Amino acid sequence: MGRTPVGHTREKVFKFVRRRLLSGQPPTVREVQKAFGFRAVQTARQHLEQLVGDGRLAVDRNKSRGYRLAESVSGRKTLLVPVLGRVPAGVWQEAIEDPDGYVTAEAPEISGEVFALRVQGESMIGAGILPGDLVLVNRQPTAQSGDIVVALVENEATVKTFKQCDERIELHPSNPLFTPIILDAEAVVILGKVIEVRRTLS
Amino acid sequence: MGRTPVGHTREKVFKFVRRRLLSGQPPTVREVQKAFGFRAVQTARQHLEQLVGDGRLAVDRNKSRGYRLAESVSGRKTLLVPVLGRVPAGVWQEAIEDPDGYVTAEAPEISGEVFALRVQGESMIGAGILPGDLVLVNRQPTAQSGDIVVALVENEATVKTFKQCDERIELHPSNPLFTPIILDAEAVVILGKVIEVRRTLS
DNA sequence: ACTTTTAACAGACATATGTATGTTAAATTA
DNA sequence: TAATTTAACATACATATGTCTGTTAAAAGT
Repeated sequence: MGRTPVGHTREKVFKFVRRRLLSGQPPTVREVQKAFGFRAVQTARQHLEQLVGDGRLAVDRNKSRGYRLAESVSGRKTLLVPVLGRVPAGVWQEAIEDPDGYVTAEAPEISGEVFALRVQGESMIGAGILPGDLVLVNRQPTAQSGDIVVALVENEATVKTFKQCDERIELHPSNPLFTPIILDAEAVVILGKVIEVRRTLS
Repeated sequence: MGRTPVGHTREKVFKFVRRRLLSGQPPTVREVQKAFGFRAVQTARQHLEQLVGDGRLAVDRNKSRGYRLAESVSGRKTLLVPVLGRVPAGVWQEAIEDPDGYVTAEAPEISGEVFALRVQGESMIGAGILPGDLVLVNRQPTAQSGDIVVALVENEATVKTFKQCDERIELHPSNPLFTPIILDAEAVVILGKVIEVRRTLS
């Protein structure tokens, strides 16, 4: 009965489980069993447990469909990021609770709250950020010079390169046709730092 | 007992389930029950079934954690896209089976096989595609003029704008420092069309 | 040749989980 | 006011699902 080459089937089991997990449908032990035609449940279970032992899978004991990717395998955790339409200064909670939709993303290392915005205008073309692009933003009240940030200026969310000089804050476009915005530090609300840019082509 | 306003709790239940589903962890009926502090399982179940009746959720009957987002809600399906390192001409199967990793993406309308590649070089800067960007590619053997494609030229994958003139194919960079590649149609292998661009900022 | 490890099988058990039936009381409608 | 709908509760049942014990045989190591 010890038929297939050592570790061969286990690798296939792992790929099967990974596929199911990443597509949002954790399999049961018996689903793994059927997928590989094992005649015993335990065979599937042994493979799964071995994968847990190898640190490739993790498991919630006694929970149905409890196998997950180990963090070392999945890398960073997958986040569910709300895509906001407009963000009028005050009503943050509403905007977050009732987003236009969601996209999935890898969690950043310094993982705070993450949201997404559509870019309007051509002021950041030089940095490869075009109108219509989706920017994923790590929400944070401050930033470092050189970061690309989303800031609230005159009740409008704008994407610019951040630069701090003493008590003044400069928001630089990456387009010679636009001029930098220079304001008192207290006149600017930083919504967060851009951590990812996405563009969908027709 | 008929306490909360009509439809109010149901909306919250929907958002809870949606959150769980999109993060890859379908809840059980009893997990919904506990999350809302219901004293009876059936209360949670009634809300879930109502949501199914409303067409907002779908369900696999008699399966544990069987509730899913209805297609009308989830919009396009979420795909699992393999990130390939290098793609030497022949060994496609290997490259797909053993990728560097995976990213999740919304399935394109014309959904074929999708893979992802890292961009090397600055030839497409004018189109907002920078070195290090990740391009998601819909695998297809042909393209239309104006599409941004991934093509195999001299055993190397390259990203360019596609243009077909009679029997010749032109691969145009978006950077004045580079020159277009012009070849016979049969000398070019189109791997696919770029459908999305992603850039992670430190 | 002997032991150890590994893949696979068989059967059973405990409980996690979906489902069904019936009840109560507030809100809504006629 | 009476009837209907709805949110919530209590209890029970059927099965889907994770887990356990023990066995067999091929492969790998000693």
